[in-house]
Amino acid sequence: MESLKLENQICFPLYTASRIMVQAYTPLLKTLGVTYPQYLVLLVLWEEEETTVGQITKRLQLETSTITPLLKRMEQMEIIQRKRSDLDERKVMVTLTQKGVDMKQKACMIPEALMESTNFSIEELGTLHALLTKFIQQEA
Amino acid sequence: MESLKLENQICFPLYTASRIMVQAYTPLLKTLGVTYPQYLVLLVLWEEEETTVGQITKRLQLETSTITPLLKRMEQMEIIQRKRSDLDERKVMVTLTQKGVDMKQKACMIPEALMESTNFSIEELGTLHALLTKFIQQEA
DNA sequence: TATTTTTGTATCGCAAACGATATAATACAA
DNA sequence: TTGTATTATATCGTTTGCGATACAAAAATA
Repeated sequence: MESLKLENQICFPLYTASRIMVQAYTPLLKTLGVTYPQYLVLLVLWEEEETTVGQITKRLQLETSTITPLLKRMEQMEIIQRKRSDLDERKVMVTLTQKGVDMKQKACMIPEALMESTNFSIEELGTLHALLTKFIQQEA
Repeated sequence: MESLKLENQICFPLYTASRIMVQAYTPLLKTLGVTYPQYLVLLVLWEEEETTVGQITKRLQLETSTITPLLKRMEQMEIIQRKRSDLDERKVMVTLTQKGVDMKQKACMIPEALMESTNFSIEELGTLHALLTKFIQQEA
């Protein structure tokens, strides 16, 4: 049963690396007052200004049942605004508040800070990124 | 702000790939009646027969606050048994029930079935495994 | 031996994550 | 136009995941 050994599986390192990565982000994101998934929503909004719930779910490949409550928490914190579209009342428009816009400045140092905390070369990071992206595109 | 773009981050593909992987496992594990983290506990127990809560948390790098409730659910399902150690009453011994032992047979096909569903070569899988393992060892 | 520290689990509260289901608004078809 | 299908979000219930805290047993120290 070699195949059932924890060390031989690709799934376990993937699962663990993902959790460890979130744990590494957590103290830095705490200074912004957001969680890791909330940070992902911010990354989308810093790129797109105005978007919809559906666009966010597509971009992050998460379900509405995950995103809706998360956005509500971010609205409570006054980081974003949610508003039904006038043109299509099924859609909910999502925009940053000024507070949300301002957070981008502080966030700039986060990616580099974390890059440096790993001893990965540019090549290794590129390889890892390519393999993970390939995996995602195959399965999704 | 190139560094803040979703596509340029290593964290997002890692996070997404991990979730997609769990989603790929889910239908197969459903035939066993377990979730992905419960499957990880089974992998440990299929290797070790008798272990403790602490050993499981170390092996899976998860907190007691995650493992204890999870083990209680597995005990309810009669997959495992939990019992305070006589030698050291702080420890809780965890063992498989016959039902838990028997599940190993069915589980054998799972790793291969999922390997094949990806179009990854042995080299790619090896590279991915090595990079993820390196990352985990650095950060943990 | 008495006290302090460490170890091993457990509990609590909160935020994901997701399948299943519900429900309006819009699009499409008869 | 009326009925039907699709789309966009939301809600609910269950399981994770984790930080903070609690607590008893064992180990270390005074």
